[in-house]
Amino acid sequence: MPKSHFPEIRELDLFQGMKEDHFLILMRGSYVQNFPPQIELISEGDPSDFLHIVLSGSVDLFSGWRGRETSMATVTPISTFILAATIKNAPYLMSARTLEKSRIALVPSENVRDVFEMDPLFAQAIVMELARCYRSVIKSTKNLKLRTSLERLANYLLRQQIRADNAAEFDLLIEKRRLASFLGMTPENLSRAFKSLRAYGVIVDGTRVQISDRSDLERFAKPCPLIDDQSI
Amino acid sequence: MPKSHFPEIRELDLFQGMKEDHFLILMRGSYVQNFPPQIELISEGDPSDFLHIVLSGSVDLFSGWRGRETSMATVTPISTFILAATIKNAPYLMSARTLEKSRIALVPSENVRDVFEMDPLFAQAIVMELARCYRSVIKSTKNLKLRTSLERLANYLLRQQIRADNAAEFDLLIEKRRLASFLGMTPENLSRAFKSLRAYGVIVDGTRVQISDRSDLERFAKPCPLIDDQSI
DNA sequence: GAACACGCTTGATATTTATCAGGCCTCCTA
DNA sequence: TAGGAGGCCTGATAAATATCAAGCGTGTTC
Repeated sequence: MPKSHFPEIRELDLFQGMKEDHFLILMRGSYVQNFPPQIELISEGDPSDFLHIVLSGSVDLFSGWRGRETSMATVTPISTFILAATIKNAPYLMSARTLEKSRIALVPSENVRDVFEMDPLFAQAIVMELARCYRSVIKSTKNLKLRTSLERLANYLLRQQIRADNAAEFDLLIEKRRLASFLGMTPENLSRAFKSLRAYGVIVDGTRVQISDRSDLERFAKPCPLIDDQSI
Repeated sequence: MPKSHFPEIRELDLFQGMKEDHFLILMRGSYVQNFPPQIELISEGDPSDFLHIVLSGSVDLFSGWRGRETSMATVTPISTFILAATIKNAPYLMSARTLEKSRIALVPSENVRDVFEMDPLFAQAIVMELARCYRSVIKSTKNLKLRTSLERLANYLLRQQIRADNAAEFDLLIEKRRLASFLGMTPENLSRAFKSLRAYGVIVDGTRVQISDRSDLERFAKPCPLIDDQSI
């Protein structure tokens, strides 16, 4: 497939530095598809046939066990998901569903493994990406084990404020029930947690969040780079 | 340093396939040191000067926040730790301390990054190792978010039984207070959890665990490969 | 516009988990 | 051998979190 069909994919950090003919091998048999919201793209346990790349929209990674379900992460453009399963040729550990209308590129896992073996710069880029993902999950585990649900919410809001260029007011990017699941709590508990944070200047109306005094909230949340900083 | 000083290191999966002269570059400035128990080898936040390799003994990886502390993993021979921080040249996300008398090899992080860029097979091995670590942390997060502490303990015991070649009786390899922290609970709660599992044939005496009927415990624990299987 | 679905909220209650305090036992040391 | 420290256990209590059951509001559909 000619790369002009989805040129944005070439911009991915993962594909920088790799030889053009290797990139073309990678793209062989790849395709882009538009999905409506709430479509399950992959199910945990399935063999990893394709590396997925979110070009637009967003995708929820989630897992289940015995009828319970939990949201693990949200993937936004432009990033890949299930890279580790692809490389290891192992079953997916998480399921994925579109949160909104999304455009997804699908690259045959076999291509990724083939090119990974022939292109050292691609292998290096994969190392960097996997190291980033690994550290991100470690931070998330620390967040879960070291903080109460109220502290997790407070720090989540502080991180979201940074994403929103430190605006005093911003919108939640995911619905509250999913946020609750992501933070490891029930929707009811999240609702009450928002109310508790009013004591630290957090005002919530629908998806709109206003942080009247960041330093006030920080005094409670005690954010810490080794948990909250996305860039290290 | 001649490799004969610690030949076992050459057997690491991570170093298979790499060129001998690259291995020698890696070992330049490396050394092995014996540590008594309870020595803090690295502290979270420190710059990643050395890749650590546990040759004998065992090492606890842990993290803290606001006076709280949690055990993240135990590293046993022969494995590396803090590979991701080394590769990214980023600060450690976890601290490490010896659990017992341990022999640790220290390889300058800079060497690792240098050789990683010149030896494609080394880069590939690092990819495999990071993918394994990433998936292992994902499983651990699923375990934490989807299961109660009692379920986590039950599944932990089932996994330990497999490690002990399915013996009906085996010893806990870490002390209970650390096991509690690893499982995300308090020592008191762990003690009560062991008592609760008596209903499913688990008998504990000191470090000795007896599982009288594995299938009985499995009916409660509902182990699942996508969380509990170490090899996928 | 009425009816409905759905997500969110709230209150009451139950369960899970943590904290605190005390006691037991073992191991180490003076 | 007598303390003493530390890990472990137990009971009582407190805090955190989940569950259950309404109700509210908004947006959609017919």
